[in-house]
Amino acid sequence: MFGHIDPRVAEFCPIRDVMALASDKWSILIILYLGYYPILRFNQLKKYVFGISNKVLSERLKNLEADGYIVRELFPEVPIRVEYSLTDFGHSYLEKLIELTEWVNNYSDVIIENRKTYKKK
Amino acid sequence: MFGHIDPRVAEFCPIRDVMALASDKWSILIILYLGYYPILRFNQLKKYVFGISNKVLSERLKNLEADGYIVRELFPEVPIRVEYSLTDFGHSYLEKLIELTEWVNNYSDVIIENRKTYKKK
DNA sequence: CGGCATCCGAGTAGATACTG
DNA sequence: CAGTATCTACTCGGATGCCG
Repeated sequence: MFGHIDPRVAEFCPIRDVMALASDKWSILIILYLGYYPILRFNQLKKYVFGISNKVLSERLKNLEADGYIVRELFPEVPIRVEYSLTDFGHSYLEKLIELTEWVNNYSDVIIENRKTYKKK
Repeated sequence: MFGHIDPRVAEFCPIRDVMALASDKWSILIILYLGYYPILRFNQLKKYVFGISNKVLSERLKNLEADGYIVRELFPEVPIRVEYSLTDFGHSYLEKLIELTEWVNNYSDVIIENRKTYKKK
């Protein structure tokens, strides 16, 4: 219909639930980093995803793994090594995220300017 | 670079801030509904965006207006009438959101299935 | 190294009542 | 009708310490 999705559909399908994770700010950054660096370990991710805590990072990783965006591979060495990477499914989502962030990158100046103008009123 | 955006950019630009609003679950639904029904009043939005409270709805509307996604037009009739609609900028973002939700719609079954499989482990 | 358990504080959402 | 005000409840994030 006019190229518009009917948002009413959203109420009757798990889209909200799925989007809640998929559009989470930390999850987005994790996926973007795994798109850029194909394989990352826990502490590497923690360094790149600046400001994230252990707790939140491990929570998000677990959820992203549960939903099938990423895989977790454990190497039982000493010290232990764990590698995270995107699944094919995750790559598919990554493409969408990249488009979204490119849009935001292109327009963030506009938004900042809008906010200033709005405050003046 | 391989068609991948460098997520490190995200740390030095307001992308996180912008995304926080733009990717908020309620904001997404508001924008999608305004894409589907070009003009909506406060209580219409409240009905469509099922489950949202007065407080959160008015907060999101104010923020979306401040960032330039929507416009608020007040008609000083009795009873008062207020109409919300997308700006050109909002329509531009709507396109991205539609792509994203279509992706989610197409793959939500996969995700649900992934979750089930994950739990069994 | 890669987490998990615990605790705590802040912010956020929801319900309700009220007003121009 | 379109919000605001208020209060409560609760989730969520951050910090810390510990353990395999």
